[in-house]
Amino acid sequence: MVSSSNCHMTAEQVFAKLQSTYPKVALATVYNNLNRLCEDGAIRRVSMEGMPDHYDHIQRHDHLVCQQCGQLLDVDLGDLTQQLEAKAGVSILSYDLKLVYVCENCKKTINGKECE
Amino acid sequence: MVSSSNCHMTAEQVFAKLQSTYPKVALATVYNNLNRLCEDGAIRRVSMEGMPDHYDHIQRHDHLVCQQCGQLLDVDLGDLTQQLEAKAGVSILSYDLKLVYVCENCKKTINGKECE
DNA sequence: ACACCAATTTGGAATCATTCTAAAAGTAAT
DNA sequence: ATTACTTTTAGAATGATTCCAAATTGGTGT
Repeated sequence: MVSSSNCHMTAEQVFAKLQSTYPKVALATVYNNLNRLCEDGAIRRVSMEGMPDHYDHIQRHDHLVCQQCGQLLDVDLGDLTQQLEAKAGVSILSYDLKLVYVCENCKKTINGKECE
Repeated sequence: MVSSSNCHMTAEQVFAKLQSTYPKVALATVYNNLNRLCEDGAIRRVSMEGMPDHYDHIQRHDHLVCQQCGQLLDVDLGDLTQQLEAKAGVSILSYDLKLVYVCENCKKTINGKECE
């Protein structure tokens, strides 16, 4: 079965990767299984503006998103639940925190053309 | 011109609302202008998993998202930039923070059917 | 081996939000 | 009112994802 990956793959990428080993899997199956795994809490879906969903491991962590190229990077800021609950005044189930920055690659490349 | 609204409307909702007063505006125009306003920093786009983009005012604030019905609510946790930068160890341009909770409405309704 | 039921997979059509495109309509200055 | 520019329009196109009904696969008991 499709097991979770260590990077931040999209359904399409998982599909592509699978094709070499299992040439007959259908894209629908990939979506089915990714969805199932998400429901079961085995993997985590990361959606970002204007790009296909990425799938990620479930260990607690947050994300750095490059403003230029959209590249996604894990970063662990620790568990802020307590703090956020206190400030918001409601009890929360979870939270989604994305830090927008400019990745090293894009910092070099003057106008961010060659990223990703 | 289409000016920003005080709630969290989708392009479709803006379109619908406009139709009564300007029956000939096209949906494409709404998208054009919402996009422009976003670029110009006059409004803010809020994208959430599995639902159309919502548009929001630009004053600094974060969001509460109901897990059941997806309803979006403003909440202000103050500016966490300093703190997050310190923890992440990189300088960030901005951040996007969504707190997942269960709204009052959905808490009442035993299985969240009647929300939104 | 064999038949039976359930669960999974397939491939292709369908959906939905959004963008693209090329033509039409405004708007302004000359 | 003529050119030059910008905005708008309508509808087609796109792209990610879901839906669907048919086909395949997996046991399980015999």
